[in-house]
Amino acid sequence: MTSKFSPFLIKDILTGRDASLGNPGNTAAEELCALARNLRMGFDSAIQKRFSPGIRKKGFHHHYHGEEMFSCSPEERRCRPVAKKRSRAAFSHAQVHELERRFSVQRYLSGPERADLACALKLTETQVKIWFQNRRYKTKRRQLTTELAALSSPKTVAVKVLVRNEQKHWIPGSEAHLPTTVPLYHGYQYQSYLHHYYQPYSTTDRRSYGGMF
DNA sequence: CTAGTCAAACTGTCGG
DNA sequence: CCGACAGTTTGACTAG
Repeated sequence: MTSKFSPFLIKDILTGRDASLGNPGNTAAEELCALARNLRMGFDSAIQKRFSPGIRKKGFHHHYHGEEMFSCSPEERRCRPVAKKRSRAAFSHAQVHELERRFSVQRYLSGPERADLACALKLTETQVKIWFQNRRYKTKRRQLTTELAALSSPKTVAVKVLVRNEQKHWIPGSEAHLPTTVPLYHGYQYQSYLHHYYQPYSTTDRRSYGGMF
């Protein structure tokens, strides 16, 4: 708890205490890649925090290659450090696996729970929070897409038929009472949503998450 | 090489 | 103020 890795801290960046380092199952190559990513992420974030609180995404279009940290003329370079591209950390398989496992148990984390998880995964609380936000939204979008596809596809409708004395008797109007308005999502928020959805991942997801689902 | 996809990180807005 | 959701941006990766 006292020595939590932060990609925002130069000492942590330099010492390479990467979130994925030490994760069982990571190859040396994967760990090196993760380290390289976090080096960039930490550096980007540090620059962003230090120099550009007002510069958001649009301000990060200046490319940086090696020493290319300035996009202005040489005489302007003294005073105008330019924010670099924002980076995108790729969480390790172990981190994603644990996040997914936790998400399958509970969709919402309290503050302390988030802090614990972040600490355990060597991520920041913000990263965990954003991950859960994105995950909930992704889940909801998939649910909506699935239900919309189901609604727009040809329906096979069970029709009630009574059989008496070898004769079929249609129930008047029964075929007309189709479930025309299926709620797209009802009360998906919070716990109620737990009972209502768990989509299998796509093949790419299975690849990413090690076939967990 | 390009288009498409995925996901982390972001913005904007709203509610407690 | 913080965290939620909805939607967007953007970097990394892949298929064709």
